[in-house]
Amino acid sequence: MDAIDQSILRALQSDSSRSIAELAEIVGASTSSCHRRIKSLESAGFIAGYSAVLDPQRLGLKLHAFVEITLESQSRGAMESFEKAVCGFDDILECHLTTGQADYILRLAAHDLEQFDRVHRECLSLLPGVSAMRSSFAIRTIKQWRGYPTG
Amino acid sequence: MDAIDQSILRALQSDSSRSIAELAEIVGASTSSCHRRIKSLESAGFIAGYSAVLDPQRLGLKLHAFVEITLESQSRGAMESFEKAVCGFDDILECHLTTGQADYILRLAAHDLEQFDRVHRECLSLLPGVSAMRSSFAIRTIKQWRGYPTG
DNA sequence: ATCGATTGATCGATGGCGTCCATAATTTCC
DNA sequence: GGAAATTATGGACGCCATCGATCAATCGAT
Repeated sequence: MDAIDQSILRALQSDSSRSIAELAEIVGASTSSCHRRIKSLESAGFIAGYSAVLDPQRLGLKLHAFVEITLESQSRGAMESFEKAVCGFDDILECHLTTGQADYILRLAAHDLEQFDRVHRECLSLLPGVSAMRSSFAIRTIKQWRGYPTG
Repeated sequence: MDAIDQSILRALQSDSSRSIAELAEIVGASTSSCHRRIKSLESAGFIAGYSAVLDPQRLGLKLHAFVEITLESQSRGAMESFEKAVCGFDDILECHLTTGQADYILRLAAHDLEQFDRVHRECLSLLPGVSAMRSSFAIRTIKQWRGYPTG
């Protein structure tokens, strides 16, 4: 994991459709060296995979929401059934068990308020064992997630 | 945007390294049709790009944090200088202006508590105009973000 | 029935990917 | 310090996937 590897990771995070030749020029290495480094970064597990980045706006997902959820009970059973239910809903993009006020933080995407209301009724309100729920909508994205810092 | 396009988007979100032939088989279309559809999804803006998915654990980023921030003033100037400062820090992965209790929600990644403390001192505490800050750490990820729902 | 759009098959050309080998650099051991 | 061993590097080449184009067939709507 030297500077060139980090540079490769950074470049691949921002655009993985580049050819190895382009990449090699960017990071300042030969194509074969670059190729080998990529393969070893893959097999070492630094690169988990490759993915297309979709535009949520273009998909009509104009509403992003964060929901903090507190459970009535932190018993193992309550948590497990809550988590299982969460995983079953496609509209819940993300879910983390957290420290702090709430127990869980969810992240949702929806087309509009109307659909969010539907998600709320058909999904959030069906989650078991919830005692409190606090939603925040994203009004504007200041900084978009575009990969992890590489060091 | 029919069922096949949605299927292509889903497949490309989960793994964009597949060949067109593989993809065509998955979605049940011919290679040429699949190729055409991908190109048109790209030029229509549904696909914003392609990216390597890194493993944060493997990069040593074992700590994920959500930070809610309330500003002292919601004046235009205060918000602009806050947002500008946020964009300058690599450790802040994401930042959204939100409705609800707080004004902003940030998302951070760090190697460990020690580094988070450093980020806290050298980054969070330098953000201008902050009146309150509430951090939550992700203890465990229940559901990992792996792309948007397509339909 | 007709027109337009989409499909699937095929082909050719380009260019990227992966492998090879010889060389250079680094480490290891005496 | 020097030689051997191991590893990393860079250039070259063959194979294959991608890409754009073409064309007949099919589907769908008016």
